[in-house]
Order: sequence, then structure tokens, then C-alpha cells
Amino acid sequence: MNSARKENPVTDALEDYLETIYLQIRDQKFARIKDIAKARGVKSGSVSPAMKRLDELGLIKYVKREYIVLTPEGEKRARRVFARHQLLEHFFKDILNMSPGAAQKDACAMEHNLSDEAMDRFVRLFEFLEVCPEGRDLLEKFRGCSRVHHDIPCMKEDCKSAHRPEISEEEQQMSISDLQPGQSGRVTQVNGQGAIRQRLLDMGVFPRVEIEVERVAPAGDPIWIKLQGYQISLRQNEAAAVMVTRV
Amino acid sequence: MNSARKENPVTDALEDYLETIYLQIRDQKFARIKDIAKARGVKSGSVSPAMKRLDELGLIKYVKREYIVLTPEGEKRARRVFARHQLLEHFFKDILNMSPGAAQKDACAMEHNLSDEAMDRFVRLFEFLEVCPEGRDLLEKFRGCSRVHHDIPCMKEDCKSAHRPEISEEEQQMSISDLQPGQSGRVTQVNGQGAIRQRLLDMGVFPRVEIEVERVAPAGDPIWIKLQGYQISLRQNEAAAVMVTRV
DNA sequence: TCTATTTGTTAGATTCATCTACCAATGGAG
DNA sequence: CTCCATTGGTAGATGAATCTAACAAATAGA
Repeated sequence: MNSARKENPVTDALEDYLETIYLQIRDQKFARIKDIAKARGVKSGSVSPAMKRLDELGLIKYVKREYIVLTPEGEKRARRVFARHQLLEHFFKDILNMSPGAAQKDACAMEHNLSDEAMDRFVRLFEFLEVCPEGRDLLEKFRGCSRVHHDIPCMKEDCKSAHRPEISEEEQQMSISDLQPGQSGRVTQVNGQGAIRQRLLDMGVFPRVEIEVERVAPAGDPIWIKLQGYQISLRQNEAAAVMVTRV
Repeated sequence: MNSARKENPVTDALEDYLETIYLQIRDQKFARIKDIAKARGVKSGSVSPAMKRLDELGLIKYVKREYIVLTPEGEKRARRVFARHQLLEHFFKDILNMSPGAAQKDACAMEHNLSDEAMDRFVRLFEFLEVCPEGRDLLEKFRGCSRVHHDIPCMKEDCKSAHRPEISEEEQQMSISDLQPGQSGRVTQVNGQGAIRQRLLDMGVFPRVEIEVERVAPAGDPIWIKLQGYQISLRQNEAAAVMVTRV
């Protein structure tokens, strides 16, 4: 981020201003300090100097006390940021099924940091889901599962009826509490809800991660596991919520 | 981001330090200024005061010139950031099929800004792809398409053989250049490669976006379209690369 | 034990983004 | 035409994160 700024002095904050200007010109034909300040939640005393910097960078045309105009370069840049915003928001809201508010907020936070490559791959995913009949069905199914999933993992539902009916021997699902000390597994599901789930995720316990049970207390309550090279301890109910396949 | 900082003064930079410390303790049993500076690409003169701040915040224990120790609170926080990093990197690398370097970089940039809700939904997606047989197949297929896709959209490939064989009337695919002025469409695919594709994405032309053809120049070359309330112009070859369904 | 090297600290400067508080310009309303 | 309200601009301050450069402490060789 530092080196990026040296080559390209347009900071995230300036990009935000640019995007705001872009949207205001779109929606009300002009952009002025007051509205920008309001939209961005800053004071007008902060906007003026920012406009000066944007002008110096050739991204806007700004003569004091007059309306702000985007240069072609500025418009391009603004549109780019806005496109990333839209893409992320769509992904969060319509694919991951997040609440609109959170989708918007997360998109705002990330719009400046999405590489071209990531953007490209997101779009490929969208294309897949849009164009491919299977993709569409799957999205439906995923969203269905995701919505219900607060309790029931998708596996139990209609997914069960799919092809690849029998699950091979070593893919047997079990919970961490079924593992003996020394045994390892690969996480496939986190069944807990609310605080338990949150805590597990925050500790890095989610699908694809490999864990090893190191030690189990006599009562079976704290269970020490190793993941990503670090040791953590789980309560019994947390361990029981984590489904794994043996490795 | 501002308001968040007031309630919780742990900035992104401090969180990065915390994560670095966490990983160094994991990998070499101790963390010291020099290594942290190197890992983060800053000078040691910047690290010392940061350690002081982290100590004041109760996230590390730091006595000058001695090794740095994470408090339970600090360890929790570090693990949380690292978990987000892992999750994002996994998503970018193994699901979106990005190059390892870019996946890593993007994950770094976003790890501080991923809401709990987003994390939860990502994990649901992983669970779906891990546990559900259909999910697995689909991921395979998507990755296959994604890899080849630089030229060939997935629709033409094995996806074609899926259920839902015939595409209904109004879902006929056509390119933007097939639309008449006044007609509208919903983007489903962006077929162009390289610079053309990049330009289209940067302008916000990607699946799910609705566009309307406003005007076509006599020669058919610049085509003006409206999307997201803004007018942009496309060259003929760009327009031809964008597949839409009529709306 | 004494020096040379490595490592860490401190002070002071810079840049960015913000604030507050006050000042200046503009434009209606009377 | 004047006055006042709205709007924008400026100066000065703050806080974060960084740098450089000089200094101090610890460590390791000789």
C-alpha cells in the first residue's frame, strides 16, 4: 500500500471523494462541497483541500466556488471504483446472501483493494452462475441451504439426492470430539450457532482447515487441537460442533 | 472506519503488527523488533512506538529490549485477523482460482475489513462446496471453465449437457451490438479478452447489470449505452463481446 | 576484558486526513 | 441596494504512520 502510493498518489480517501462526485453528478447533475461533505460524513473544511488535491492530480476540474467537473481520467477512475463496489455488493448480497446493509458496508471497505485479477475471477463466477444451467440451479440450492442453515447443514437436504450417492470410506463425517488424541482431520462443517460458531470462525476453524487433536482433558472438556501450526483449546460443545473427515 | 476507530482504537496497522507477531511466535517461538520490521517492510524506528501502543492497549506485553508476548486478548485478536486472512486467501486461490501471489495480496488488503456476517456466509459457501456432492462437482466444473475461459465461455462446454436443457424464449443470448436503440438487456457474459475485457469490467459491464442502448453511430461504431444511470460509449468490438438477454 | 557489530530507542520531520473556528463570497429577500 | 443566510475557504491543530539519523544497549569475538 505504501509503495502503491508512491507510484500512484491517489489515496483511498481521494478515490472515495471521486466516487461520491461521480454519483452526485449522475443523480443531480452537479456536485458541490456541501453535498460531498454530507455524503461522506465529513466537514466541509475537509472537502475543500481534497478537491484541490484532486484537481492537482488532474482528476477533476475545480475552480473555487464553482461546480465540480470530472476530467475523463477522473471519470474513468471513479467508474472503476464504483464498478468494484457494485461487483462486491452484488456478490455479498445476491450470492452470499448477506443483509443489504452489511453488503454495502463491506463493499465500501473493500472497493479500493480489489485487484484486477480478483475482479476478473469474480466475473467469471458470475458468468458461470448466470449462464450455466447447473450454475443457476446450484446457486438456488446454496441460497436455500444458506438460509435454512442456521441449524441444518445442507448435506441433509435435497443435496443428498444428487449424483455421487455413496460417500467413500475415509470421507465419513465425524465431529472433533470423536477424534482421539493424535488423530487428524479436515474440517468440513461448523454446525454451532451464534457465539459458538463465531468463536470457532474467529479461531480459524472452518472448512478445509486441517486440525490435529493433541490432548483431551480427563473430563473430555478442554480439547487441545493444533491448527495452522498453533495450538488452541476448545470446549466440548465447540468441538462437537465441528465436523471433520479423517486424514 | 472513523467511528469504528473511536470506539476501538486498534487500527489496521496495529492489527497487522499483531498478526505478524502472532505468526512469528508460531514459527520461531519469539518475536522481536527486527523481524517484525522486516516482515512488514518498515524500519525498526517505526516498530518500537507501535509496540508501545499495542502494550498500552493491552494486546501485547512488551518491556523494552525484550521479547514480545501476546496477551490472551492480543492473541485472540491476532488469530481473528489471521483467520480472516486464511479464509479470503483460500477463497481467492482455491475457489476463484487466482494466482497465489494475488490471492495473498488481496487477502492482506481485505483481512481487516471483513464483517462477521461476511465471514459467516463465506464459511457457509465453503461448507456447501465441501459437504454437498453437487457443490463439489460444481466447483470442479467452475474451475474447469474458469481456467479455459480466456476464450470459451463455460456455457458451450460440458455444462450444456446439464438438466434444464432448453433455454426459454426470452433468455436468448445476444450481444449488445444486436440490440437496437431503445432496447434493454441484462448482461450475462463478457467474452472479450485482455484489455477489452478489463475495460468493460472497469466500466461496470459485468453479469447481472442492466443496460440500455441509447444511440448507435451511423457506422455502428461508437454505441452509447446507459448503465447504472450513467451513459458510456462502447466501441463496436467491445459491444460485440458483451452477451445479454433482452429485458 | 575490551571493542565491534547488531539490535533497539528516541527525537524530529513528513504526509495524510481529519477537525474546529473563523473569515469571505454569493445570492436572494426585503 | 443593502443585509443576512448559506456556502465555501483558510489557518492552525490533532493523531496516525511512517521516515531518517543519531544514540544507547546488548552481544559476540578476539
